[in-house]
Amino acid sequence: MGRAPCCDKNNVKRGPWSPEEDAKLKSYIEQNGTGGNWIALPQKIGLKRCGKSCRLRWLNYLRPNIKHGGFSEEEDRIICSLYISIGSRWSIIAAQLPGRTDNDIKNYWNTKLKKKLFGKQRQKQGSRKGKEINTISTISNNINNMNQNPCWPELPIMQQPIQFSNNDHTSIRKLLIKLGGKFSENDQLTNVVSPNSQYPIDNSSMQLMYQNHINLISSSPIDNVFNNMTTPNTDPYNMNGEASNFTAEFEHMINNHQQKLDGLEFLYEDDVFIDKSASTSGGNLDWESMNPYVLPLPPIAASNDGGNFQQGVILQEGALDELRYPMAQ
DNA sequence: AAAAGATTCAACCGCAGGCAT
DNA sequence: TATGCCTGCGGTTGAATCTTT
Repeated sequence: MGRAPCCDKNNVKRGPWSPEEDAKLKSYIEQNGTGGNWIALPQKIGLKRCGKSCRLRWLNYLRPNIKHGGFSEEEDRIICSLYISIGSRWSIIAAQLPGRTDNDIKNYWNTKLKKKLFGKQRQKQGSRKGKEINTISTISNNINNMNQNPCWPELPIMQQPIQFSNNDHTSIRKLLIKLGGKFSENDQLTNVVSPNSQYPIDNSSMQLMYQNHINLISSSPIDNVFNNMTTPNTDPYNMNGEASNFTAEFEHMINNHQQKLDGLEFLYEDDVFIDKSASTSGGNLDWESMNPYVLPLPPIAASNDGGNFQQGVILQEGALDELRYPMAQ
């Protein structure tokens, strides 16, 4: 059937916005808001633009407090951490970086961060192909066996409702729901995150989520696969919040999961070290099927140490130096 | 100085999901 | 329940800019 176009493409202007258009859009929204209808908005203002284009322009450029360029090391760390844990959910990642837009972060990742990581990773992989094949084959077989086990749920079900605070970002909530989480109706205030925190996610919820995942995983045949992820001696996500090297974390993820990690396929580019037979024998090892098991990031207890990011994977201070300043190595 | 190649990033596109009817 | 509209999202494109040869 096909969708009706959101606007008449022949009668709308496309391409870069002029300062006049920007001014019109900005002043209107500042005075009147969007009116809850982007489609109708350009006509009201007299702009020959598609409503979606107006929305994008506002959200990515005209909106107050937007930051462009100049990503800090802390922001790099957060982006990488979240990308590892949730993949290319740019809107969710952006929600943790005040003033940043999903588009900005996406561009930044695709043009800079990814390349830096890619460069690092490939250097190391070159000398370790044989070992990787064995490790990945074993894990893949375990996962394949596990997938055939009817007791294994398609999605993890939360064993008790999570109480989310009113301050929680809805996108995080949505994500957790997508991943199988259930929430109480009343969303009672349970915020235990430091008021100084720059990134106010409900830590208790994340912790509970994590714990439930661990419970689920522990009761499943995939134990032997994922125990490697949670054993303190081998886990680069140090549960005590001690220093853990970013590159090591990244390698750990790659080495322990054959799934494509939604965009991390680039890590395998040109390197034929994946045992492809494992993934063609009935097992779907893509991100979607693995995501619930990858998600459980070791939660770090909230603290008041100056408002640093306190959820999920915390990268060591300075761990991204080598990414940001590769020539300094 | 100029051409070619690489990079950046604003903007576009199409899809999925939510919501109203 | 079915349908259509709108919003939000992530992937992609392409013009502008920068770097290299």
